Amino acid sequence: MNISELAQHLDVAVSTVSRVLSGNAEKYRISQKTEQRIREAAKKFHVVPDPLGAGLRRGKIGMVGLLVPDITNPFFSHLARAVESKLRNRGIAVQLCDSNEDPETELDLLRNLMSRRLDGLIVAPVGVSGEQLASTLRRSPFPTILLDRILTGVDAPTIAIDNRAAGSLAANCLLELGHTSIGCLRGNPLSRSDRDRLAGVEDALQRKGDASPNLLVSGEGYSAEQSRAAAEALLQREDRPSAIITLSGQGILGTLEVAREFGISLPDELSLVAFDEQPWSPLVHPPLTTISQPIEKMAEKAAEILSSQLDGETSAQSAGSHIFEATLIKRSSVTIPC
Amino acid sequence: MNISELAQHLDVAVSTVSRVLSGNAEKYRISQKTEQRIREAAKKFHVVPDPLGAGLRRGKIGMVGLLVPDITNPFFSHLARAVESKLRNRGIAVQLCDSNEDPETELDLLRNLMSRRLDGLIVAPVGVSGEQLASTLRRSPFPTILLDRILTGVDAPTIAIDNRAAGSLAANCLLELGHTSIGCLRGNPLSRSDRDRLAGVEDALQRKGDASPNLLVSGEGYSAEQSRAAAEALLQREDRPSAIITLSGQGILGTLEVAREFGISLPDELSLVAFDEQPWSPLVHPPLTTISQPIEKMAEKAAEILSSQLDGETSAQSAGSHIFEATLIKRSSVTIPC
DNA sequence: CTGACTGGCGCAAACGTTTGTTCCATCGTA
DNA sequence: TACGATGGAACAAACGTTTGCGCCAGTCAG
Repeated sequence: MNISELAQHLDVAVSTVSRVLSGNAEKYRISQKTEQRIREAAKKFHVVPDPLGAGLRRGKIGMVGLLVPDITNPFFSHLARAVESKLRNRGIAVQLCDSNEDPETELDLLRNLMSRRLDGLIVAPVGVSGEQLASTLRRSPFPTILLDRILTGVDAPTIAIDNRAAGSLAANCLLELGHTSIGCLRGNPLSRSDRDRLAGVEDALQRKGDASPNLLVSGEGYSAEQSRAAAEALLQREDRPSAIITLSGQGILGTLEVAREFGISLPDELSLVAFDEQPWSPLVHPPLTTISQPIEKMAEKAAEILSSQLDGETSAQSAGSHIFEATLIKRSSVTIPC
Repeated sequence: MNISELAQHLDVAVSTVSRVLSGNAEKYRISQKTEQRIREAAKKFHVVPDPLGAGLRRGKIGMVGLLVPDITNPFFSHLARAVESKLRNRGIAVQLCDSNEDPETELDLLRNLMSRRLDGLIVAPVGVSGEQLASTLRRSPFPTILLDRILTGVDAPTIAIDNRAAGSLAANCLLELGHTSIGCLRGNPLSRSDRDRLAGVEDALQRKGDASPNLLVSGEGYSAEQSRAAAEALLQREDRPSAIITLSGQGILGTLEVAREFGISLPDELSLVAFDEQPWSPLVHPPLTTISQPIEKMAEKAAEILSSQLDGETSAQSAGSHIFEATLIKRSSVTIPC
């Protein structure tokens, strides 16, 4: 039953029912009595205004899109949950899309999302996304927020951590212990956050001056197979590094696997620092030193900015970048080199 | 720009544009020339029919809801990704909701989803959901599918594993090694799947007859804190079990933590079998023996059934339950009791 | 007694599609 | 020449809301 049928049933105008059910009863001076009558009948027959009709008329539908590269990545699933919950509090639903780390799929999905009549969009881009994604985003018909990965050439508000500083954080932790050869396992060389993290590592090394340790880099993809391959490449070298930093969250799994297969004793023969804290980080062997991102805060910020933009604010407060700091969680996977 | 503006621009009728853009050009005998002209202009101006208008008219919007208890639980995030991807192939979008394992939130969300004009619904209920959820689901205005957890009293198609058999599988693996005292760490005692898994364990024990081992049960919630507490309760007993089965995916984390704190040597002093295979299952210490669910297959089945229902089939093929088998992945976390 | 005001509500347009029906040429045939 | 077919496209109703405006009856002051 829709509100016009309900109106007919109660012998009032559709408009009256609409005003009551959308909470504008007093604004339009509907009498208490009529309001009560409508409310009760609506409850009795489970009548709720159809969002499609309302959306059509209002030009808003109370829903934003959320595009992530991989929902099975704990970083993004935590992000998704937080964003969804914060937005739900504000009466906004979330449509989820997962690009499976594939730029083509991402572009498809984005186009699809933009053709839908959403109120806004939160995009955590696949790292490698280039000019095509940017240009697509630029003509977004509604407020858009970039999450996790910075995209040059798009002036949407961006929420991310300071990846460069995070890279330095990871490297310094190893340098202080005297490591002289450090391996970096990248997620994807084309990814902006990956490059920034690596740059951060290099910053830290350069600050050591002449005593600057060796830096070995490997990796060309986020997938489990690619991570494994990169770890193998790093660990079967003659000049095997005494420590590895995995620049992407997934990289650590392959690294641990390979190290185990090669019979490398952890952490004595190989120290490890992993990006992204996970529930199981303290439980693997050895317990992992990780770089942890403030996911909740980032999601809160995203929801906050987006909903303020939905309320029609173009204020400077919401524009620009919002950069958070990552923190190092130290555990026994790092030690002095043998 | 919408299709009526485009029509005006091209000096054709809206209906003509609509028929071309929704792929019904030849059905309505639009000439090649007109079709081309419209197609090109549509591409040029990025015109796509507004789903709201179309949805309103058609009564369908090309979107289904997906309600899960916890998207950060790898089991559900894999499920979500698979479902989303399979449905996307069929041109259907997915709206995600996360109830955070809270029955109240779940009910709220469900009502919300049902008031939206969706085409269908996939629900993985919070275990404890009772009659209220069932009665809400019963008056669902569109096809609904139950995932992972069976709900008595709702005749929607259900997709799940045989939890009872899976419980036996876990128990047998320990019994064969001669364990005489087994602890079970439940997710939530009110959850149907939890009860089934426990029943499966009891089945296996009873088959041993007189030599039936001790069974200790603990746990009253899915949260990390509750899991920890349950593990503590189990491990600080005088008659500490020589093996633990964690009946819910999350339980193993707390168990490992507590075992480590208590200085229990794994697996010698305590064997472990965990429900739900995870990427890190082989990498923790000790590598975990797990019960693995065929997530992809389940998601595929869900998408298949739902989309066949969307095509208006009420066939017996899609009704009823679809029960899958779990498998045991054996690793070194189980051994003979000391 | 008249006029202005107000509380309470209905009217109707608009949002952007889809689709059954109608209409107008054009063509082939008788 | 006249007439039925047929291809091609326009017309208009319907989907379910929201909201500016107008209407009516009552109230109150002048």
